[in-house]
Amino acid sequence: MSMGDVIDRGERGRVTLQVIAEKLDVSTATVSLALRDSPVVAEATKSRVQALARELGYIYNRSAASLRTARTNMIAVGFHDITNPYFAEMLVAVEETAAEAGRTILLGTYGESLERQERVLGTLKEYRPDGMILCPAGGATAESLAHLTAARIPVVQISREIEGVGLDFVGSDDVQGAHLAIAHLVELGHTRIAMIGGMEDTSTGWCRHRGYREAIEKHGLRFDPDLVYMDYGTRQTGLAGIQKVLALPDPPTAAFCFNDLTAFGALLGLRRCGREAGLDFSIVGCDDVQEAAQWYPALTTVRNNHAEMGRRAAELLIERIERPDLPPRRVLIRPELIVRASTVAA
Amino acid sequence: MSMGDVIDRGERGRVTLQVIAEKLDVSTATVSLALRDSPVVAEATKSRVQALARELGYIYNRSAASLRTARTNMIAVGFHDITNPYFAEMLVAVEETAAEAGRTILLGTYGESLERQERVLGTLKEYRPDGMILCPAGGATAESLAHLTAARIPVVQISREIEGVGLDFVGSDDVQGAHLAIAHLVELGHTRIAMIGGMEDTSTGWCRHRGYREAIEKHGLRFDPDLVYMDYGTRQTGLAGIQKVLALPDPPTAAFCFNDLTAFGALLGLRRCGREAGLDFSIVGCDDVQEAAQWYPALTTVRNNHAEMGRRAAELLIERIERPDLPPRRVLIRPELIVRASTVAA
DNA sequence: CTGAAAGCGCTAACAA
DNA sequence: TTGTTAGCGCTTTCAG
Repeated sequence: MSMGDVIDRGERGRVTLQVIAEKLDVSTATVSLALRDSPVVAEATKSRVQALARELGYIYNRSAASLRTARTNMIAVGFHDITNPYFAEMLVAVEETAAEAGRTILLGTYGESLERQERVLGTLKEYRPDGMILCPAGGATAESLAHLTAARIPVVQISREIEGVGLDFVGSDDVQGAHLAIAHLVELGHTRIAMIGGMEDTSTGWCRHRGYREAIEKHGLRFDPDLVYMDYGTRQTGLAGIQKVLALPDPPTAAFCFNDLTAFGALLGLRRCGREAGLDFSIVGCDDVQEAAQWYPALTTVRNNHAEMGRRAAELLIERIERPDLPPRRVLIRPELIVRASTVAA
Repeated sequence: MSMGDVIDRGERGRVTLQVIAEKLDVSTATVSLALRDSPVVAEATKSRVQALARELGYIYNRSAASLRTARTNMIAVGFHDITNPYFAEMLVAVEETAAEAGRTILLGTYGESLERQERVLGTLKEYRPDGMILCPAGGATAESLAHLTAARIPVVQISREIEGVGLDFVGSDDVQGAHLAIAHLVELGHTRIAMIGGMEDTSTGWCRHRGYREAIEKHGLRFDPDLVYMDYGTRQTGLAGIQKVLALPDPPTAAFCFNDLTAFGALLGLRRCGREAGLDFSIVGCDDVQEAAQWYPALTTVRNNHAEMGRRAAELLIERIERPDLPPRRVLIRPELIVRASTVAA
């Protein structure tokens, strides 16, 4: 076919199964099967169909197929924040695992706004993804996800957990993570240990705070609410938090930060106060994002294996899509302490 | 309606316009219009329809609507790497702008692999997004995007540009950015300035290298190929590159890095050699990711306004979706030098 | 091995 | 203001 020929592109100017079928004088059913390489179609027919499809620049229309099959092969990902490298790196793991399984990611973000989350999840669900991977905004309740379970959409929660919602969950054992951090600091001889960042309206915040308190008391130290600075885990929180606790009459000599971002902020705030982690103060982060190893000083932190978390979540979801009646599963990834240069003996 | 009633969920167990229409004894057309709040439908009817829809947990089916309207309200984003905060932050800007305009993001990533890019873009296009925002893998050619233009999919390139492909582009004036960096270093008295990172198979790499060389020569310095270390812009590249040039018989006293990630690596490598940027060496980065201001030393860098880039790209794309015949546009965002602590007089 | 026909859930023309 | 009708592009029985 030369460039001069007018290609019959159908009413809408598009190449569809219909136009291929007509040109080849076969049925659309045959074309459909041939393009999917069905064993039921004669080899010769298949080649003819496939060749013509390529020639005409046929593009499979997944909307149409989805309408028919009630499958979209899309996985919706709702994250509060992908600006945090922890979640960006997790998202990459999800995306890659999904892509390997022939799924594409539909993405929505909503910060810590429940209202935006509601809107975003509502929209995502209208695209009829085969399933969703969610990390809810702070304060989200079982109720706020009820519309998803009602619609019987397979959902796996990642990192942050809403309990009693009967959904799969993949996350870190955050209580244990806090224990590791505090044990390390206690071992170094610290007795006044602050906790910076983390909110109670989030499972990660709540669990890490609980682990912090448990560990403090387990080691025979006194829990002092003044040493606790709560806010969402941002660099800004770390910066403000460390300065706050350092201004105390009886300041801490170490701090456990809710996440690495907060720790980075704290490292900075420390320096502004003329102190330096690893010299006259100790900071432990949580997450172990790539950046952590490269800070100065390199950050001692609790590794949550977020890439694995992303991968496992995608795998779990795909399993659940195939077997919707599986009982809810809860995958807790074991955190590990990574000791680097930001902690020293008291 | 009590919980005991069996809700007619249609053949597939789903609530569709059909089932609402039947229950209310109106036509699906009316239901469709009512749900979209058409002024043509009587208020009373609208309320009845909307109330029942809510009660039954009706979920709009965008696949079905798309099939009919040939519009999906999805924007596909193909990025090589969202692990780089530069692109993650850009993606957030794209996502937010798109969401404000009622569009949802379909995401694909492919690293620097042309083969993966081909596969990913192919898949994305089958979902029939209304448009695409792309940052191609290194070495991508006009040819490798030809299938998109052939399918008449509105595309805007972001950050990296493939020329002669006739597509919209939003990016930074990379040549100018390099000029700013070099001018700053020359002003500080540096005469041996390295360039670390960046590949010629990428417009950003190529332009920054060109700008580097032009600026070097414009200031009467000698261009020395030994001072140039080429590789993709990663932390690893920075780490390796700085060590390489420092080992030279006549080492540089300053380096311009392809991007901030590379600069972070270089800062690290420098320290491993017992040197410190801002004291006995100067490093200029490029991008100004959030992390840059918080490094130690804080990174002097060329700000590319990547958030604005993301926003503009989304805006441009939405315009083009509405007016496909617009001539290709090229938006160059003016870079600015942000002087911080990683540079000092020679 | 191939074709005919129906239908997924929605919207848009047109008619009433 | 509402209903009728057709059809978007695909897959899937069921016949042949």
